Amino acid sequence: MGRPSDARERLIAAARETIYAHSYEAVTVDDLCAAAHVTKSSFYHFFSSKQDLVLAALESQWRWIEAVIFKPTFTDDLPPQERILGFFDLMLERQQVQKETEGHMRGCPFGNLTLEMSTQDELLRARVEHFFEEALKYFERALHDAKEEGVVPATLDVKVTARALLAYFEGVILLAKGRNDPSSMAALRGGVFSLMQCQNCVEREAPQKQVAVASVT
Amino acid sequence: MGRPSDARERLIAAARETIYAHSYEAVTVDDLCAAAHVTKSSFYHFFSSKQDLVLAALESQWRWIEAVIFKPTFTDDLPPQERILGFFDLMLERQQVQKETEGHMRGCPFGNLTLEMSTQDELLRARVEHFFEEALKYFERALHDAKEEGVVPATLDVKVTARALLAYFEGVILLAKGRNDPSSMAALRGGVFSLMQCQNCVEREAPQKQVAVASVT
DNA sequence: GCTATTATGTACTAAATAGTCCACAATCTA
DNA sequence: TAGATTGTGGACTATTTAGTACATAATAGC
Repeated sequence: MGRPSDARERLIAAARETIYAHSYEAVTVDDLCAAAHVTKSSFYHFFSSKQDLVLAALESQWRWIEAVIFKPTFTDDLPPQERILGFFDLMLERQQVQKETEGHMRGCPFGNLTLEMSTQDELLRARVEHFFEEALKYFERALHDAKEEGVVPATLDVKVTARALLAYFEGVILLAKGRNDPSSMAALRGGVFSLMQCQNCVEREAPQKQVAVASVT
Repeated sequence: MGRPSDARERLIAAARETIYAHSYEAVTVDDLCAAAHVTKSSFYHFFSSKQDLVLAALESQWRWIEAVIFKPTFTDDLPPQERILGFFDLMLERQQVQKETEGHMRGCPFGNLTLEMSTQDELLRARVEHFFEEALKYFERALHDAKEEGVVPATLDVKVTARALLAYFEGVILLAKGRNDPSSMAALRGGVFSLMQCQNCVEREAPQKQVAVASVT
């Protein structure tokens, strides 16, 4: 079936990396081609426009985040409240690595794109919205379990609280990015318990992992 | 002192409006000139670059928001928890008006700029950060009063909780913008009480004001 | 090895963009 | 009303940008 190529995958990887590091509008087609070591003709061979590429990159980004963040964090092995807190801590940790390696914390790729593009591109908006809905499912499941185990009030509205938690995460990351200071997120961990109305949850210490600076995107 | 002009003010107004409606990178110098009915020579007469203009526009934006949102909302006339809830409701109301008049809710101008530009422009980042700090003062004062009045626990950390609340607002608006659905914010009002750990606060109904569609920016 | 299929290099266009230049217009102050 | 001061119109440049055209290169399957 003709000449093989991984240019498509390289372009997707370049889009994820470059747009996450800068922004949608700041990155040009030429930038993406350069980052992927691909010529314009190859770009337009695989994608019809920047939007087209970014839609594919979003799918890729979500699959990656789901595999690396959500699946490991929201595991049935842990008590539900620990899953949610673990998510918070993992986000914080990744932002710290970014700050150390790049000089800037980049925040949440979906949050970034949402605020920049929701009013500009209906397709992108709808696509990102879809991944937020996917993320919510993980929170909803954890809250459902928490309810069954009695660690949160039986009256708690799972769907609403899941959204509240996701909103809180996005907001915490937003403020931290505005300071370029991921460590300022740590003080806000407790808000997770408050939003869950989890009275008995112990305010566990954040894990002080030795961060491996080299090996993370 | 020479020829008078309001081109400077028109440019600032145009920058506020246009960049809020779209994004920093999506708006060109030509766009700003056109929106302000000003030629390029006038633009560069008053400002050295787009960044320069936007820095001035940010000051203007904050002064306006402080006068129109914060000062009226965080008034000593109201119980402290009502001030914070009033802020939430006013934000929601303004987003609804935007949606009805423009077709899109625009979110928070500072939040938008933070996520788009914090990694790209250190001056802008620092400036927006400063206005977030200003906003925090209003929350801190309300929480301080709430503590004195005993509506929140005496152990509550005022500074941390103020940040948590601001983060929550930003996150709620972010998710709503991602749905282009301001009314979806309403269900998340209760999170404000949770974050304040305000046990006795009544879950008051959101005010159903008849929104005057015409007269709001 | 031949051929259909798929990918890439080079060169190109048209439009958009930031920013400059300078003559001149409008107004203030004396 | 003269002259200094300040703002504006409009044309201009150099660069960047998205997107196209087409010949040619590389491979798969036969």
